[in-house]
Amino acid sequence: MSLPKHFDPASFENAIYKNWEDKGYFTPEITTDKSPFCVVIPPPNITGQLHMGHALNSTLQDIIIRHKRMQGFATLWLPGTDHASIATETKIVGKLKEEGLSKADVGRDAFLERAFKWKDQYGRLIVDQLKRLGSSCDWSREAFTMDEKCSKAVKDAFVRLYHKKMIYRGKRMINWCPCCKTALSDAEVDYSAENSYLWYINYPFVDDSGFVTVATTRPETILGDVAVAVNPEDPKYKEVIGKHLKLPLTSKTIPIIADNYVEIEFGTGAVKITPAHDPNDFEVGLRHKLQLVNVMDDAGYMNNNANEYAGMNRFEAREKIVTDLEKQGLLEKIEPYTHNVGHCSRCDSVVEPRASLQWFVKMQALAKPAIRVVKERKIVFIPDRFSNVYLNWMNNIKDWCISRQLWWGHRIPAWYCTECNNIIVDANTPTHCSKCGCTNLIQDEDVLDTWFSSALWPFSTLGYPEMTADLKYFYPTNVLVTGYDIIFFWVARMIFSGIEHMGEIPFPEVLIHGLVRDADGKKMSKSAGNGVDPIEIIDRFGADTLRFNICTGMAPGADIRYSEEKIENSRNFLNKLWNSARFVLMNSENVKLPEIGEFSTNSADKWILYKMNSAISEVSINLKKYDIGLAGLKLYDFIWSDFCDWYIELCKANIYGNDVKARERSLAVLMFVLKNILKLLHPFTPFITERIWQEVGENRTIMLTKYPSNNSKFSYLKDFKRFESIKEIIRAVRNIRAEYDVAPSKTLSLFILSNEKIYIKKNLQFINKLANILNVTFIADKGEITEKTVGVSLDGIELYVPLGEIVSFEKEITRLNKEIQKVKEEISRSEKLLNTQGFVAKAPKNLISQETEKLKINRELCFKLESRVSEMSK
RNA sequence: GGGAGCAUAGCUCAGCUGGGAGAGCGCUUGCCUUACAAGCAAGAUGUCACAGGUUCGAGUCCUGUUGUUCCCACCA
Repeated sequence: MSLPKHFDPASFENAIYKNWEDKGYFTPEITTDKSPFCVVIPPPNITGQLHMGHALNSTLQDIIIRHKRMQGFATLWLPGTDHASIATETKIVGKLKEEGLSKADVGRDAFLERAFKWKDQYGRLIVDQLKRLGSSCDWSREAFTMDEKCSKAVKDAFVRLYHKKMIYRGKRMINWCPCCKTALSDAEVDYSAENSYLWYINYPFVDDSGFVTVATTRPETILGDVAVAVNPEDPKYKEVIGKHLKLPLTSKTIPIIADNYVEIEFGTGAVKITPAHDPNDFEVGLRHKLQLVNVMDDAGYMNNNANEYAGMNRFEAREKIVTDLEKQGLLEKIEPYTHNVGHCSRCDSVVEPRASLQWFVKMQALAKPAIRVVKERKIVFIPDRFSNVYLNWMNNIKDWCISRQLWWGHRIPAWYCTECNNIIVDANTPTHCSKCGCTNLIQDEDVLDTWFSSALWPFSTLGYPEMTADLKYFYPTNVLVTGYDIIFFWVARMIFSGIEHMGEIPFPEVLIHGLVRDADGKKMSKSAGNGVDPIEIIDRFGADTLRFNICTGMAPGADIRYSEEKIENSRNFLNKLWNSARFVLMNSENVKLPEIGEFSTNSADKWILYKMNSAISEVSINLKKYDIGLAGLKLYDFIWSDFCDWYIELCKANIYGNDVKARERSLAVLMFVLKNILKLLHPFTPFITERIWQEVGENRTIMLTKYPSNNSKFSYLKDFKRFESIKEIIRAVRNIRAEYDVAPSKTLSLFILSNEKIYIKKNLQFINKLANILNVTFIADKGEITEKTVGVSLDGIELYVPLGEIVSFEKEITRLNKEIQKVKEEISRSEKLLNTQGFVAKAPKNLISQETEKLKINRELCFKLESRVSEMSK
């Protein structure tokens, strides 16, 4: 036996992982003999380091995958990384800046070279970190969203959608980040409430017959105004519709138009219309055929349309314009105002709504079937409430802006003919214009939204657009595991993309988990500095400890708090398991153990086998429901409370006894249960179970053994219940010791009065060992005892412990009265229940008989206790 | 403005389809019992947020209230 006394995960985890990987255990065999089971990993960003969120996400997937693998499925967990277009580009731009360089300085090719180098460096890092967690991914199939396979899928998908007229190019309102200098999708904008002002500005009539006051939160866009709008029903302004106003700070005149979009009640009821800088105004502009006047450049600086303000950044311009308006007496008033301002989810800059020429995916037709599959429950979210979140988003979806003014990503496969303006969209680089035949073609400069490629992930990684063996066998995948924060970004887009390109949903189940928060419940983030590095935890406590801690006792979809106290508990649990294995191994060294079934098991054996069988049922039920936290908790209880605290202790009676056969049998059952425990726990804590398995197992790896399933052979319900009374006796004696301060090392005698004499006699060894009893005398009547004793009554059993002079009648009477009080409360509860007509009429029969039985027992008990008190009081 | 989650022991949280309130940590007491002091044994601790309702029976289902967290929308 070579297990050291303390569980030291660092001494074996890496070697075990390497062995699994070298042996190819993670790679499934594609065969018709087995059913496929496939999970694709949510690809982590190559910019990223492993954080607690990844640790949770990967642990859940690994538990599912390892469980299925042990159940005999051809199991594929497909790993990979995401190029994370904007996130990575931001980092590389930042690095260039440190060197005093800009994107333009290095040029596109050199920039991409740097980016790929970055990917090689950091992409490896996160993969190594996933391995440290024990993730049983098939690394031979590792994918990257920009590798050849995935890039081909992206081009193919784009071209298909374009030819189906589901992708178009057009000038639309988009969110623009002036810092990243690119368009963003709606999902990439975060809104936060900010304290600002409503500026009330007077726009004079051209004939100087007064003015119209408008309220705005964005005075700097005034130079882009092309109209003032009022509600056609608004009596205040009915007269002035069609008249013209002087646009302050300019020599322009603009019309007053009528549009239903204007709320009569809000502000002054008159709105400045700036179609180039506001999504609603843009719509108004379309309806009224207004001009687009863009007053800002792509970096958020005022352009030549802004006259003397040109060159100022948007915030300076705002201040200057307000000051100038005030000087001219056109500023009516300023009111404090709180409103939501959009920020770039990458760099946190204030985004600009901007009319710009971009590529879009038409969403209406794609959303329809994606809504249907969830409504019809062909795809279910776990927990179910997230399907509403999804449906709500899908139902209100707008066209998806997919072009990004970036370099790092999939370049849009569109070429423009400089001769005839023809647009050619093709997966292969065209040599000449399909319309005019010339060769003057320029490829679109932009790349695609990173989520466009992630949307294809469940099939691009399996070989799409080719119908490969992998794609045929593993698509659709079985379950997707991800956090609720990327339902919109990713899950939704995979669903409509899968349906569109594959003609089939990408997965029937989506397991949603929460966020990992810090001990105070705050979201972990790099900027807040409250992040916990999982690798550091693995170094200190081991991967198993982290895995077990992070996924037990949590409810599906709920956020979890990380704290070091909890980590220690998990470590202690695994140490407990470790030592229980040491106990079994130590004692069975050089012992030839008989097989279970070759001998008749004793009462304690039947008890633990029944308990084990129940644990197996509970674990498999909960794993099936993906209630992984509950499954882990059940195992924890079974292993610690039942196996270690009771069964191992019970076995010591035989192990340290003289009966060699009994000793061997006990050890055989111990070993049998231990092996099952290791298998049950393996998906949760793969390393420690494998390490112990190397000492006890007959197969080379526990990974490929069969997962335990419920065995009706062990459904010893009756034996289980009977043995519980033996445990009760032991507990009662221990309790008396504690109350009377009798040292555990002091042996005691015991009188037992019971109808179950034969059964108890058969199991005396356990009572003797665990309650430290030297001799037991069975009596038929209390009168047979001549010594001073302390008595306890259990269900059908009376115990008397002679304690000589320590026994204090006074103390004993107090104790008994307390006991009587409790029993009486129970009696009245039962009576009340059984006297309720409705209960007797409607409650299930077994419940009624159970309650009747309880009442009977408690009445007897009460009688006994009371007579003992009166006897003592004499 | 719309929607969702949460509210259970001092703290952090479990509690499945309604049928006598649980864990870990902390606390009290006693134990170095030849697997484990990262341990063992015995304990104490709860108007299950509040108010109604359904039911023979509600922590669990329904309605409302309060507090709290989050998501979506974005009327200048």
